[in-house]
Amino acid sequence: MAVQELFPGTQVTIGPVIADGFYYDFARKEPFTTEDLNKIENKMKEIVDRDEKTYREVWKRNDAIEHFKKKGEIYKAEIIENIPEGEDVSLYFHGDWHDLCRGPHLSSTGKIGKYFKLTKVSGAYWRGDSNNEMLQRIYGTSWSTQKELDDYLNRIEEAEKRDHRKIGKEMDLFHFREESPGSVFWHQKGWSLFQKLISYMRMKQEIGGYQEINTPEILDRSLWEKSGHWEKFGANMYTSTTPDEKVFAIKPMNCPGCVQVFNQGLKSYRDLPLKMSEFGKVHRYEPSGALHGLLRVRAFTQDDAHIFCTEEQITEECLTVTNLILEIYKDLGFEDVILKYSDRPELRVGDDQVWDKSEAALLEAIKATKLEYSINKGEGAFYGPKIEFVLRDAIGRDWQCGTLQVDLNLPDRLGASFVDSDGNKKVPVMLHRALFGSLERFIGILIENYSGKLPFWLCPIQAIVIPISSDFDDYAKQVNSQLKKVGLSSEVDLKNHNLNYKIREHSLTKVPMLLICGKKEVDSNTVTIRRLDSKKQETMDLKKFLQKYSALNKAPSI
RNA sequence: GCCCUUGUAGUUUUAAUGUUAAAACAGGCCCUUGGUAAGGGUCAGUUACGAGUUAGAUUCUCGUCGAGGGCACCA
Repeated sequence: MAVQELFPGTQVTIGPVIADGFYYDFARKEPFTTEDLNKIENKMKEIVDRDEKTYREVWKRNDAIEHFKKKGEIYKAEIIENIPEGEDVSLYFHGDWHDLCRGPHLSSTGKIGKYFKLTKVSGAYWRGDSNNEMLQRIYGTSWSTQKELDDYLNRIEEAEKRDHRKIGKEMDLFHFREESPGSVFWHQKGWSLFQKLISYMRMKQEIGGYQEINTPEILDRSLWEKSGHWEKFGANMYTSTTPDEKVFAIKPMNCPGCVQVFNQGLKSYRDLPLKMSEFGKVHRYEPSGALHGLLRVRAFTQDDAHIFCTEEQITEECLTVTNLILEIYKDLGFEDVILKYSDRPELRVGDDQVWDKSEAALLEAIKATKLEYSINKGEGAFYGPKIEFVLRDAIGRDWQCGTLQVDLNLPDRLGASFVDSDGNKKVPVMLHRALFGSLERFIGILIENYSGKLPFWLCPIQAIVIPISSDFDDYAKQVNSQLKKVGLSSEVDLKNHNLNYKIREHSLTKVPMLLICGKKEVDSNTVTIRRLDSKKQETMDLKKFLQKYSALNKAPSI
């Protein structure tokens, strides 16, 4: 209403309530500017002050269409045209302004209250379809008290402080650059974190009976045509044409490669379930607007695995995978996990009977976990239904990470088979699973969850040894090399700066422990521990320290 | 990909239509040898790219690329 009073000729479309506020889409030739936002906000306050009564009227559908068409509101008219013939519609009026709404509405504009703020403008497609024209959306937030509004704004600020792009820069973990948008340049510290996660997962998978393999990054186009990826995702695949004019694709997924390993040599039913894992780096040409730090990239490493098994083994294998995923999330500090089940999408490969079978099997498995789950209709992969594992972070945000998919299509398309106990060849079932999904993305989530203050066993630098003055450099170096010998990641800081300076510097990069060495420590063969965010000091015998912290240098479940 | 915003040292920012474009921090060198979140001095380093307008462009216009916020997409 405020918008139309200020900018006559602008059409309103829809304006629903969302978490923490609302938005409203408008059709107008000129874009709204930030100053417009201020003007609109002031006008809104004015309308609230006017405290106009609103009232509801029920109209005949066709009368309402006529009414909005006459006013030039073609979008509103279109919405009503989509309401079935014969149904009545409700209109809300205040002053001489009319809106279409299922209701209910507040009884007067004064009831809106003053605790709102327009936050941002953006483009949005009419009816959420990128083939339609783009409208202009104004977002706002609204609360019933000033305090709630302030709390909300603080929450946003808190999330900004945790932004992994900012912390990643401060902690010198990684960077991005124009030469390869959406691909990470990992620095030493970030790569160390990356490797720690991988070796942790290797250990978990080793225990779980997986065999780790590795397959080519570049595979002939024909393989992707066979698997169905070329048809469905060809537009988002990187390709490479060799000097002899052959077309190869840089793998966007690991599964076709993994099936090739399965296919090499005869497999017997005695080999099943066969679990093959791969830390495969995949490339996907994501739309430029989708890129977002580590959370959405064009090149990433999947902690992928494919389990080849019989139909009878599906439920048990799915359960095992689910438990492994939950255990791993717990080790990393995420206990709040939600499951989402997605069934067949419209665009898919395979017969409906096959889909019936895989959906039933996965559903049985998810029920066997006894965990709660929600259902996403039509959101499955093109080759099979899936479970997604969504974890909730320290400030209540949800992140979709792990996935588990039952696939009765690709093994057949790619010619996988095993010899069953009756001597006949059969096509195995393939389960696709990823624990974190993308290592890159998961590291982004970890950074935001912990604000960069990672669990000790994952810290790229777990301790820095600081001599009080250069007289103690030798002792400090000696302590550092002993830490390294027991497998701790440490550094020694011999720079020509005083202690205060060094403590500040390393605290800002979130090193959990600083080991101070001066005369006292040299004489008694000890170190003084200065923990991040704690002024309390603790002096400990060096041997004891090495024992204690090398024991703590691993995931809780190991 | 679409809409809006945006691009100045390694980082965070700021000033500026006309000699060497500025500050802080980080970095190099020197002094300082210090007990728990910034000791002092000094040196070096910058306008995303390409066109155009102009006597002159960091500044204005257009394009390209990137980034930010959304939309759409996400095997």
